[in-house]
Amino acid sequence: MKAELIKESINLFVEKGFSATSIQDIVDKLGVTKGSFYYHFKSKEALLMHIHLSYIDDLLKRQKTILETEKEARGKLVKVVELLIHDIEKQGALGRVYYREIRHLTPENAATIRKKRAEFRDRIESIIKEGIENGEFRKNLEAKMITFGILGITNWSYQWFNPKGDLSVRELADMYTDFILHGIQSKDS
Amino acid sequence: MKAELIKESINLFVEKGFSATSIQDIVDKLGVTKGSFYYHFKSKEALLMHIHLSYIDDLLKRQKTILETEKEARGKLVKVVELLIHDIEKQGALGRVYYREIRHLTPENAATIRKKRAEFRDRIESIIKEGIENGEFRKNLEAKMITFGILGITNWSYQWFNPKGDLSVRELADMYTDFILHGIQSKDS
Amino acid sequence: MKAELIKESINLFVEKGFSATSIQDIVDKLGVTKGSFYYHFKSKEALLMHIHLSYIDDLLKRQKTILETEKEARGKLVKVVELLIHDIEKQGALGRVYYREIRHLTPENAATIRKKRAEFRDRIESIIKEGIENGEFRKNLEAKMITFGILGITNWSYQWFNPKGDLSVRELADMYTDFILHGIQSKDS
Amino acid sequence: MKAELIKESINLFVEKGFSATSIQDIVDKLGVTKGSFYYHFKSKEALLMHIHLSYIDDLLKRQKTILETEKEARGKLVKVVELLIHDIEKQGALGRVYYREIRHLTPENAATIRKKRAEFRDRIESIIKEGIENGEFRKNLEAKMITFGILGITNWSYQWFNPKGDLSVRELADMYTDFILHGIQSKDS
DNA sequence: AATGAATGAGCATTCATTCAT
DNA sequence: AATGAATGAATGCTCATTCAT
Repeated sequence: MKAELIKESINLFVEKGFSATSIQDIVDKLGVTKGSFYYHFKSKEALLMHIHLSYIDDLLKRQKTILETEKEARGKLVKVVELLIHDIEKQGALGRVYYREIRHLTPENAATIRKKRAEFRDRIESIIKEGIENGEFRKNLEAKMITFGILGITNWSYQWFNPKGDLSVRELADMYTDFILHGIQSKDS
Repeated sequence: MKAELIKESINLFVEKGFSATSIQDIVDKLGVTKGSFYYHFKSKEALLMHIHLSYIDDLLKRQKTILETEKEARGKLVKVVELLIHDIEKQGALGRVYYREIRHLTPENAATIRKKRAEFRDRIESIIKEGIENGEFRKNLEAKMITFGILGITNWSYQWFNPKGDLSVRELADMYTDFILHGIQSKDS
Repeated sequence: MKAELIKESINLFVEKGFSATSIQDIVDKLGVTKGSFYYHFKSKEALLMHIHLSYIDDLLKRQKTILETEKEARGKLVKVVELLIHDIEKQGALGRVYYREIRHLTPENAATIRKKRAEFRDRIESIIKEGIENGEFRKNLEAKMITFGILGITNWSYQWFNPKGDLSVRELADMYTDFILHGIQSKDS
Repeated sequence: MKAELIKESINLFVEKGFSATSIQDIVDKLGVTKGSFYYHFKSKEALLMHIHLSYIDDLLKRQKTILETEKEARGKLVKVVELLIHDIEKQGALGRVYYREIRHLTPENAATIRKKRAEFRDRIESIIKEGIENGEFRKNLEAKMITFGILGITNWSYQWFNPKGDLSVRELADMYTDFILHGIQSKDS
């Protein structure tokens, strides 16, 4: 039941947004009553926090595995990009809630999530720095901005990419990895 | 008055989101009454549509000027990236409302906006294709995905970039232009 | 303009009722603004009172003419029934407003109208009493109830009668006059 | 609670009309809150429909019993007139809401009620026709108009009759039955 | 004679939440 | 583990009315 409440909530939050989704909307989809919701969650915000936490914790765990497995900066980066893009397929809608609705968390909860987001970002930044130092990546890069740029490319794909469309998740990940590594220009000038 | 209502609305929509912002919130900021709001706007959604329309129409107009002025694909692309990033400074918060709140428009209005968004995107795609054809850009690029990638990099900056911080808008635009053109790898491999 | 406001108001009051009709609805139909309405009428209630007054005053005047012209009770009654039914054709919708919306007048205005209504009714009651006394009508009639009965027959026709339908106003008046005078039974029993 | 809401609503709708009665007015009378009203009724219109439906359904059921019990057209008609007038006593105010506020139903709901009203009317018309055919009633009557006339007499009494006044419901029903059957003229002319 | 702008109160409805059962 | 009933606050919106121009 709790799991079903979460699943249905995510769908509705994606579709209509957190504020525009009422508890009534959620329980109606499952044919239960509001009392039931409040047995499982302390509040609407608690549900949102639950969704945010399980999403970022999962991401951090998988990122950690990558960092421990891969040796080169390039390999690490490729795998992290793949992690983010593959996520669209597995978690689908979830990502969209994650990026959009953080402002509906209480300040404390939002801070917790932001800390974890920063951690995820910092680890990517470290990969970039590592690559710059060991010569894998170009010297004059601003690691922080590049990190945001990479996150922009991947996160934005949540807005338009349809995993059931012509292009596979694998192909998209390859394309974006190539884009990030080589840019688009035909030769250095 | 109408202009002030729009300005204050945008601030609040950015801060709390469209659904979480009430008409009362908006008019309280200006010390007027709700009746006054409804004299100027038919509905809350009509205000949101107004915001969306004026944003995208302005963007399209400036994009058109760029396309008519610049000769090379590279130059066009650089200017469009600068257009998007400079916008953060000039329009500030507006962009964030634009990307986030489209789902609160009526289906018809949303369709209108999406059509205009697609036009903006298609014009970028055309630049990429043009560059591929005339040898400015690499041959094996998938123009559509690259377009989304570029939009991801620039649009994502609305989420974190603070134009009053250490890094200037100009520097950010340069950095991202460099990133998009050359990628991050030290040499082709 | 004032006349047009009245005409359009009556139509709307009939269609949607007094409370459910807004000043905005009225002025929209004429393409003018609310300020214009308030130039001609002190308030919405004042308009309603105007409508009520002109309706009942006209009815009382015509009823008086009938009483002065006809000699026999029977003739007077027939003419008054015709007066009420003919009114549907001439005044159309107005009657429906008159009977329905009196409770939206201020207590003082409502009292004024009710006094005039009572006068109209009393004059009919007098006709009945006169007819009973001089043998034109049956002895055992309760004049007051019969008066209400007659008004019921005629006023109810405002609810269903369509003057543009198969049956003419003239025919309806004849039929109801016949009904009132003879009843429906084939012979006394 | 639901029953109490209905009862209090009817009183208020009679007194002030449907549009002029607010949900607040209703719940204030019972000392509960608006939320409570909306727990029991989907909307204000849903309450009005409930009132209309239960009124006409009850009337149709009792009319059916009369038609099955009485043999002669005359007896049927007398009983139906009594049914309508007795109703004033038992249902009191309800009738006034029923005839006045139908235009505040949604078009679909109004159609449903109108269909049932027409059924009630058609059954009276059938009684008249039956009486004309078997010689109980006069030959030259137009059944449809007579039906509307009878309904006018009875329904109009909702507007003025006070069951607690001098005249009893029984006496009024007798008087109107007599009026309908014999008319008011002393002898046929 | 009419407009444009504004007000303040009120409206139907929805909401997150509570709680006895 | 879940329901039915209720609350109180808020929401988007409409209203009759006013008034300077």
